[in-house]
Amino acid sequence: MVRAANTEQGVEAVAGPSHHPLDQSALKHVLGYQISLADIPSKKLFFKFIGEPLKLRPVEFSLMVLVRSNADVTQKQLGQALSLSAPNLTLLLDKLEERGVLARERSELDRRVQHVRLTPAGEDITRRALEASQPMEREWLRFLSDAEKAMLTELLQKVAKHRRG
Amino acid sequence: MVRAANTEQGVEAVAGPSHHPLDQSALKHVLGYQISLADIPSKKLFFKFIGEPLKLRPVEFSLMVLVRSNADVTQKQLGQALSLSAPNLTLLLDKLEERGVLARERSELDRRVQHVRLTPAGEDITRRALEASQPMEREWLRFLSDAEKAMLTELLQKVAKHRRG
DNA sequence: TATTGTTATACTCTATAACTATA
DNA sequence: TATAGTTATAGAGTATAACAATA
Repeated sequence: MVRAANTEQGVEAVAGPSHHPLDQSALKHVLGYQISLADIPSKKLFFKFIGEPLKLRPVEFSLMVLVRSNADVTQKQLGQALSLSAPNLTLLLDKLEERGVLARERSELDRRVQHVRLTPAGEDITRRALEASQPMEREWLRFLSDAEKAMLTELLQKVAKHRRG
Repeated sequence: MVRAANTEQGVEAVAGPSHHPLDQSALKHVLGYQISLADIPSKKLFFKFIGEPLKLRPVEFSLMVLVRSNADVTQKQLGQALSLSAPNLTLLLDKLEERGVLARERSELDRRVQHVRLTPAGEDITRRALEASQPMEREWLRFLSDAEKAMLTELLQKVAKHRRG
């Protein structure tokens, strides 16, 4: 049984040092609140290891990796996987295409469909981003054990898997 | 030991029904990606149970609850607790103050400091929001066991606790 | 000189509707 | 008539710098 080692005080001490810690016990069991808070250091890690060095936003990183792993993926599929609206996705892909890291190709079977693929430059940046994700993931281990990180990942996957409606 | 029951295929089936499931194995162990994905259904639940009925954004809900739990809380403290910049927080509080749900008062001891408190209308809406959070939390149990939800909360708290730098 | 909070402003991201083209 | 994707546009959220008041 993985047991987090934080005390009540630890959890509630969210104000900066030299400040009276805030009581956030009323939000302690609100899972959405905890997810939002956890997203903050997560994004910080991302920008340090991937975002700034490779000039990629989180959603761009996800897109590139999904395109790389899925030959002939369509925009529809990408939009559903990442919960992006069609217009939003179009603009995102426009920017990445202008940058020269990916390309769109009309499907021969259904001319409405656009297949997305990485360019060689896109392959390169995505490979480097995935490489950089390794030390990034190790950084989590500074405050999460290996077992805790695996458990957290597994539970979050279970949550994400059930997002319908 | 809590063990998530998803299969490899289950985890990777993120495209809609009738679509070829996307391979997202390359992102499986990227914790930040899983947090982002989990945030989607989480926000959806929030808007259904709290956001739409009470006309509150997630950050507004968090602010109101923290103000309610912490007498004489300052803007500085709120900003640090929720990682909000001072200008951003000012605008958020302006809007909530105009709406009549909270009020600011200059500290007598340090005239630079603003103390934030709820108005009676703010007390009312916050109480109702916290009440609505109970069925919202129960909704998670549709795809997470009690033990899993508790574990997830605990692990996320541990992550959020260490956000410094 | 440092801190708390505000104002002003520009930028980015997102949401919506209307549209094109294909099926 | 429905679907994939685009364009146009408005709105909301965020980031930055310059500022005022106080310590």
